[in-house]
Amino acid sequence: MLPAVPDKRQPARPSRPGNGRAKITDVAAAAGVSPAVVSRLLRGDDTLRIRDDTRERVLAVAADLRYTPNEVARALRRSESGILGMAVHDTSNPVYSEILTGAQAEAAASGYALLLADAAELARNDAMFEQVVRGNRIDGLLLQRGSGTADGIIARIASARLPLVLVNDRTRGDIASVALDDEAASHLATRHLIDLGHTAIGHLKLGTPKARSESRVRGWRRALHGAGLPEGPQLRGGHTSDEGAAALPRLLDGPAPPTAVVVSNVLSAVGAMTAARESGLRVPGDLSIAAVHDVFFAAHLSPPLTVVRLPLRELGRRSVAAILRLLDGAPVRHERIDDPPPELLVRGSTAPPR
Amino acid sequence: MLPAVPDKRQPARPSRPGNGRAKITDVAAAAGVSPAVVSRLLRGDDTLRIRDDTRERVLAVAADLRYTPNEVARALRRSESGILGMAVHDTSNPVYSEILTGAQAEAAASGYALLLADAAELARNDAMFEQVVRGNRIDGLLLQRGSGTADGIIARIASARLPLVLVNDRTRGDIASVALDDEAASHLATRHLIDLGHTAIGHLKLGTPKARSESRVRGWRRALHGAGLPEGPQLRGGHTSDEGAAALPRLLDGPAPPTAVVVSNVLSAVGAMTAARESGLRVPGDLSIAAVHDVFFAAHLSPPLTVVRLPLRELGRRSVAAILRLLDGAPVRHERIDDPPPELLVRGSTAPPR
DNA sequence: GCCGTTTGGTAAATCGATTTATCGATGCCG
DNA sequence: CGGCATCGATAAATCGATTTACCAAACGGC
Repeated sequence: MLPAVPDKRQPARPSRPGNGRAKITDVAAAAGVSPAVVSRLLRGDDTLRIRDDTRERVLAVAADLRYTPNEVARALRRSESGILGMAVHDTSNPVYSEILTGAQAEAAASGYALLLADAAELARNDAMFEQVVRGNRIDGLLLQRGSGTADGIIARIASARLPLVLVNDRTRGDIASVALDDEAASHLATRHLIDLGHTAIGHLKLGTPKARSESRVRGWRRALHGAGLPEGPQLRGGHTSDEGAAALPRLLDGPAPPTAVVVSNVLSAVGAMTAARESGLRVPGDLSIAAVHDVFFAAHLSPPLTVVRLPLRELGRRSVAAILRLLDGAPVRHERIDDPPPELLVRGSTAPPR
Repeated sequence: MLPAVPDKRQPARPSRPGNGRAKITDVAAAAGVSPAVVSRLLRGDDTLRIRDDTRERVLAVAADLRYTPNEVARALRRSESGILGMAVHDTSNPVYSEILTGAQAEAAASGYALLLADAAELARNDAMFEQVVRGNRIDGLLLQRGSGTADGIIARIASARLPLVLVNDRTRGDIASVALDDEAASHLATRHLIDLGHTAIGHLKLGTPKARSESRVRGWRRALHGAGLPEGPQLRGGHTSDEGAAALPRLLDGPAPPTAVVVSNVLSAVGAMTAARESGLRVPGDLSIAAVHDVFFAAHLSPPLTVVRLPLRELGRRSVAAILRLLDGAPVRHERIDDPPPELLVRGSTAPPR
């Protein structure tokens, strides 16, 4: 019989030929240097003084062993994970997934990865909040709440001292934000309807009935005032097709029904258009509809939808850029994107009133 | 002058009242126990024997200090990050973002987070590949390549020994996969056109011209053969509206142009529909179009698009479930989702031939 | 030939949690 | 009262990389 084995653990084979993953100590051992040299060389530490032949030898061994640093160990040591959190209100909404696509692209270009979270889930699920926000997994968070998640989440994240950028949301002055020029977009859409000759122009907005300060409401109101027109009815139209469909009839229900509507979100505009048709109105014959945000299918709807295009991908990109600056110690800023300015795309859903 | 300070580091205040984040040693010290107790208690180690008053005290201190474990340290020690990678071909494509939404929901429900990557970028960018696939950041990867990314990436990931699930892609028998019943869907759409009386039915497929084995091609062909009809023309229609628009004219260009087309992807169907109209054909008068995959706006197009709905979110959910099983040591499987079976939604883009 | 500097590295602490082996103090049994 | 369990913990190794402080050897200047 064998004598009692004092140590049941595997005897730790010194080098594994491709079996497990090579560690920095494996590289160091194989190259005959200390791990410090390997780390400092591979990270480009410019205070490292090293002979050329040693350098080549270490690099060759690292390549040979297909050494890739363990990012988790790096993250622990450096207190920096190289991961950014992105909390989105509704990933399946094409408007928001467009933002996500831009953010993903910019993050990848900067060597960061994106950890995806659902904004509502983050607000609701405490275990998830702890893990994502307070678990040191991410270096910063992009929060795109839509208008679907209560304000409290912002304070909770802020109090966890996690660098935070609000995406198209300027709820709090002390938190960095990147936003589109929604007001200009809404103004442009409204102005278009005014130019067509409409005088009774309603608005389907995103937020709650009392949210009078929404930027898109402001743009609409400013255009009306500028033309000396009265404010038409305004109502919540939400973010989705169904919400838009439900809201439109109520908007037209009043004593002086509008002949044109500005809709804050292209998805609810789709619903509104369908609802109009179902209640016997023709678009644009009886009702003109103009929406904020272009999505690829808007041009293929029946009728094609007149929209104002805003640079959604750019919003994603700039949001990532903003949080990276924040991580570099830059001060909190509020950024508005007006480089590709809002662009009116006149299609078939708007026409002069009869 | 002050004497030379031997140590420039902060003297490491033993407990920080809410300043930095509390560590497990802070909790242990404050509760008068060792870190081991805190860890084992909080993780529910059932071999831990602890007095009730000690338990209460530790829990109280942990709550008081708002202790949240550092997930990075946990991940390093346990060699498990609690993060799943999700590589998607095109996040802004609503079909794929629907899968993503389902995956995100299931991951969150299982206590996992999702790390997002672009499939093409992963294949192209070596630094990103190393970091994401070989950096121990993720416990497994869901790969949804669409047909836009070469096969090589699968082998590369597999050889990194990262648990992998292919999403709607059965390219390799030795890699786990979860797929929709695309063939049945395509068959259903084709059958619908046959039932309407069409006898010349073309097909716009996803992949390359030579990809004759695609499941949707098979469904289309099987339906035609079953009805004793000849195979109409088939051509690549891609994943996007533009690709579909470019392909349609060429499909109709032959000697016996089809009176109906099955399109493998709803987005290219939108493009095809627009292209048809632009070349003077009426849909469905002159050309019927049926597509695979439902997206919310299909019903609002002009004309509303006839589609076969497949459970895309469920695909995302089941893919996550599949990789979690793999992590639990379950064997590689190929799963087909046919629980909510493919459903034909007849709308306005299909009609009997003239 | 002595001392200071540069070269080319290394040793060791550290990040924060997990986990296994161990251990002192009681309790219990006969 | 002696010996053995059981209770209620703890010490210390470990995960893999980074980084600071330090150091031996070679070199250079006078």
